[in-house]
Amino acid sequence: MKIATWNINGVKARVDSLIAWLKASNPDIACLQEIKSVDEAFPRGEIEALGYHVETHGQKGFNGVALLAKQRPDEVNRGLPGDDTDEQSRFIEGVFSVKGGAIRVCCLYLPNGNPVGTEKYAYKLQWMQRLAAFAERRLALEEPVILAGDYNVIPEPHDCWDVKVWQNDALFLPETRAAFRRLRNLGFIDAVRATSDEVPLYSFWDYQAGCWQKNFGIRIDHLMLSPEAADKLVSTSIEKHVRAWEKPSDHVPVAAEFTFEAA
DNA sequence: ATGGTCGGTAGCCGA
Repeated sequence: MKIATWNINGVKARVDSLIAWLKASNPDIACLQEIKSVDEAFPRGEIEALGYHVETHGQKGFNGVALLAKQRPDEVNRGLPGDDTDEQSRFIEGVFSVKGGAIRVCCLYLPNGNPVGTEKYAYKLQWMQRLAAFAERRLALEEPVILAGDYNVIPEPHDCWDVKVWQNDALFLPETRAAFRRLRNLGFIDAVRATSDEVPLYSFWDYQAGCWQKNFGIRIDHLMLSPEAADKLVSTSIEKHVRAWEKPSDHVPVAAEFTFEAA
């Protein structure tokens, strides 16, 4: 079973690319971020025609996440628990039956947090705190759990093209990296780093200043696995070629292959 | 030193 995450930066602008990618990459489950669409405007029919069930948690103009899956989820939960006043659509969880049990796939779009020193950075850290609390509860189930998405976190210095450029950014500040490390210390495993020691590896290249052409990228899209999910991990791939397509997203898909079989 | 590019929306904001 192949599970992928991709920040598509607007589903309306990317629907042709999304269809081309689904056909070529053929993920069993796809986690999409920044759909920038309300649920009613998501191009559901075109995706369903490819054989996917579509679950969205949309929002007008900004944010918004979606879960596409070849099998119907047994359960879907929208919104990250822990703050009933949070109106931003950044989290959706699906439960899927597999041979021998079930897996939980969470699609998350973690706040960017810039500029530092504003309520935006405080919101990012609060959101990461809520995510860690959620992750800890899911870990206690001792089931395969996959937390996939745009974390807006550069985990290590070698995950960015120039530390000097990023050292004061919300994506790389020590407090941000410590909050991400908390997930690892709970027992979650970075799927890409569990299968590759290649450096650097990037999943995002800014549209500005020719970053793609100069390979000035950062690795901020991650699949974090509970131990039970990591047990079934076979390989990962960063689908870098997608960044060279016409009208690309600034992120590329990151995928992990598992030995789970749909039930 | 500055601004550079997108998407979505509305006459700028978020990234």
